[in-house]
Amino acid sequence: MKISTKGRYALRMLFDIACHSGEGVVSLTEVSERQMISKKYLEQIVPMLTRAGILRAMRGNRGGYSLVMKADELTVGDVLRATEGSFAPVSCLEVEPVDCPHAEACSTLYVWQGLYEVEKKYLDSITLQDIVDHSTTDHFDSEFGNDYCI
Amino acid sequence: MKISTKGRYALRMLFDIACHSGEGVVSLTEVSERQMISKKYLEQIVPMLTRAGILRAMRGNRGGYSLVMKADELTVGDVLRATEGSFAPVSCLEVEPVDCPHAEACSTLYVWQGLYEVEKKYLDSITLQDIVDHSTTDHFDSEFGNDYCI
DNA sequence: TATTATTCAGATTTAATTAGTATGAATTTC
DNA sequence: GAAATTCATACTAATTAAATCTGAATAATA
Repeated sequence: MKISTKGRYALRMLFDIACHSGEGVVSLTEVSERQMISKKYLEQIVPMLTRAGILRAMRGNRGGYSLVMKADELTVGDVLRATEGSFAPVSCLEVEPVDCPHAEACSTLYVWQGLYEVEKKYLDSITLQDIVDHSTTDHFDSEFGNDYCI
Repeated sequence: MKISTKGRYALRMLFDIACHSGEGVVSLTEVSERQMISKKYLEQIVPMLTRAGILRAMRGNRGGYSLVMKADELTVGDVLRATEGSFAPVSCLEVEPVDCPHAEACSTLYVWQGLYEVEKKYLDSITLQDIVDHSTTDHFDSEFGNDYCI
């Protein structure tokens, strides 16, 4: 039931870009330093987000990435769908479900369907802007600022 | 975000035992045949459920397992906590959380906390009895009966 | 034009986890 | 005593996760 580093790092990267996009595009070098995530690993995650239409790239010196849409139009669900493939709790519920010969007679499938529904509902209700807002209010007073995360 | 076979098989095993416990204990041989799951693999899953106080064993010939509590007192959440360790979406939220130096300043942690909450709420609301009831009403008319699952 | 900083592409690697299988001992009924 | 079971432990093969490594393509700038 764990979300992998791909999904978690992607969300932190997008948070970082959203927070620092006043100055135009944001480079992976910056994100990597602020978020303390390997730049090379971010390079591997970023294509998933550009292909999904979440990030836009500017190549060359002084290049970097910017959000395609506004932060309040991008949900956590969108990010996880792009990076985790899907967040379905069982493979029977994916976009291209594994062909289970007993799916019609599965006694527990409806449990997982229900779980998937509440997960989707929650994840699609939280936007990147919500995360930015949450991080810039009351909640923090540590020595680290609010750029770090798991 | 996937639930492993341990959790899924455990739930089907418990469903099977709940459905066939009229005749006393239920052996893994029976469960294995009806649910088409390797008996040896079930033997590996079962200790997690006995340790958690979910199943009770009767050893020896004609032995088997029975539910410790009534089916309507056992939730899917209980089963997953016993077999998956926990279903926390990130390790920071487990019973013994990984020590993240930036947890206080984590910009995205509250997103995962919220996800964990809706998952817990849902999974703790569904009992084994609900699954039995669901399987014995309208929902099925396949050639397989209703003993199979993913 | 040369330098430098970046994105882009793809191969390789290491570690952990998953999903089992194998072997055999202990226990209990018949 | 035979048979069927649980119990305990070790082993293995495949997959996935989490990166690292190498280097090419691109574009701003000095």
